[in-house]
Amino acid sequence: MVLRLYNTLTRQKGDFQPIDPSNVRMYVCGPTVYDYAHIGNARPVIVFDVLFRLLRHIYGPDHVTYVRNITDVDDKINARAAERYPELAPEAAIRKLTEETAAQFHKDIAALGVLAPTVEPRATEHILEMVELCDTLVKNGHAYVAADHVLFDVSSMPDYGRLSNRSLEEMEAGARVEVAPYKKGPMDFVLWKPSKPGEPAWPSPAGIKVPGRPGWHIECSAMSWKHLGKVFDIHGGGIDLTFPHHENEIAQSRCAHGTPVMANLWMHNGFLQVEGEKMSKSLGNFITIHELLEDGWPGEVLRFNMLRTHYRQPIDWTKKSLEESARILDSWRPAIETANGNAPAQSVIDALADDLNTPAAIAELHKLANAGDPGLGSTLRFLGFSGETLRAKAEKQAETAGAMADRVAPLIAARLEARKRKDFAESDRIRDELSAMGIALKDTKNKQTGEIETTWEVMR
RNA sequence: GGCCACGUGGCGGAGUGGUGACGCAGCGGACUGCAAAUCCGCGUACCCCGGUUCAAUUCCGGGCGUGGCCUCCA
Repeated sequence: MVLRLYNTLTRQKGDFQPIDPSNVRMYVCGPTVYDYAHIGNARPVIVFDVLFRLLRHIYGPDHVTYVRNITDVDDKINARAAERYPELAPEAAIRKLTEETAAQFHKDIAALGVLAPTVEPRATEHILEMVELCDTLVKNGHAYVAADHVLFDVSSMPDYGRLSNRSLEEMEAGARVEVAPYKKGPMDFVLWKPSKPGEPAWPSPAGIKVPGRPGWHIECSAMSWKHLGKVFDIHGGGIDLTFPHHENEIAQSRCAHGTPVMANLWMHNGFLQVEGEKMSKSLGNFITIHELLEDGWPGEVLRFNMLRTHYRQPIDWTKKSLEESARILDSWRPAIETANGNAPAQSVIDALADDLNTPAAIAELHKLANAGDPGLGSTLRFLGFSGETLRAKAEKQAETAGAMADRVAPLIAARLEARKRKDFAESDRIRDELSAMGIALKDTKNKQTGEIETTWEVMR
C-alpha cells in the first residue's frame, strides 16, 4: 500500500519511501520538562502516535523505530527549578524538577492512549555526543569559538533556511533581536555556552576552558544521530518549531555529517487555539492535560477530540467539541469492549494513508458504526482507543449512582406507581425531581411482559 | 515590515475541475400518556472581486479576515 505524507521540505504530498523498510526511523521533538504539559503539547504526541501505529501496521511492529526525546537541560528549567525549590542546591533542584515533570508528563499522556516510543532519550544523557558535534563543526569550519561560546556560522551553509523557506537576507532584515557582540553574523546561533555558577555544567568542547552547557537545538541533533543515524526517514514536531529549531537542527546535523538532508520527510502539526483565542497564560486560557483529566474528561475523549481535525489544520479547542467527542465515544464504548482482535478496517487505513487524514478516518468509523460492522471495535483499538479511560469514567459514574441508589429507587418505584394509576402530573413531577438530582430516566417496554421498565443513569 | 498557513451549511470538519463526505445540532415520522433514549427520513454551505476553462468551491491573481513564525512557545 502507498502511504502519502506532506513534506514541509517540498511543500507537497509525496509517496513515503523508507530508507530501510526493515527499520523505519522517526524522530519527534518531545517536551522540555519544566511544567505541566498543556493541551497544545498533546497534539504532536497524539498525532505522531497515530503515525507510529500506521507505520507499524504497514511495515511491521518490529520494523519501526520511534524516538521522542525529553529535553532536560534548558534555561527555562534552571529558572523554574530555582523558583520552585529555592531551598535546594541548583543541581538537586533541577534534578527534582525534571524528574517530577517527566513523570507527570508520562502519567498525563498514558491517559491519551499513546504507545511508548521505542526510545525516549534524555538530553543530559547525550552531552558527549553534543560535545562531539561541536568539535566536528568547529573543525570543519561551520562553527567558531567566541567568548567561550561555540557558535554556528550560518554563512557557511548555502541553503540555510530551506526548510522554513526564508533567506538569510530576509531574516537579517526582519530581525528584531539585539545581536550579541561576539557573533560573526546576526543569525549565527549558539551550540554551546558557558555556565554561570549554579547552572548545569559539563566540560566544554573546542578547547574552551570553562565548563558549559548546550544551546537549544543541539540536543536533537545529538539524540537523533545516536538513535537513528545521520540520515533518517521522518522528523516531526509542532509547526512553530520549523524556525528556528528545526532549521538549526538541520544545519548542525548536515554540516557535521556532510549529508544532503537530516531527515527525508519533515512533518509539522498545526497550532491550537482555545475557544477561538490564542492559548496564553496572560489570557488565562492555558489548559494543561492534567487539568482536563482532573475535570473528568477521559483521556480517550481528548485523543478523539484532537483527531477530529486534520493534523496540519489549526484546531480550536472548545468545551462544546469535547462534549460532542465524549458523546460519540460513549456510543462506541460497547464496540470497543467487545472488539474481536481483527485487523483494522481497510477504509480507515486508507484514510490514514492519505497524509494521516484522521477526520476522514473518523467518518469511516461512523459508517462502520451505522452499518453495525463488527470491525468498529478493533479499528478503534488500533487507533489507540482501548476503552480504559472510558470505562474508568463509567465506573466512577456507576459509583455515584450506587451512592444515590437508595434515594433514587423509591422515587422510580413511586413514579411507576403513579403512571399505573395514570397520575401523570405526579409521574412528571418525580421525573423532574430526579432530573434536578442529575438523574436521567429511560423507559423501555419489556417485550415479553409488556410492562414498562425504567432504567436510570447519572447525567454527565 | 518580511515569510507562512488557513477562510466550506447553525456548529465541527473532510474532499473535489463537472451528481457538494461524515458527525453534532435542527426539522418530520415511528415509539411514548407526554418526554428522554432508540429507529426511519429530510434540508441548508464552499469569504469577496477578477482571470483561465465548455465548466471553479476546487487552478491563477488581487482584496478582506483569522492564526502562526521572525522573541529558546507543540
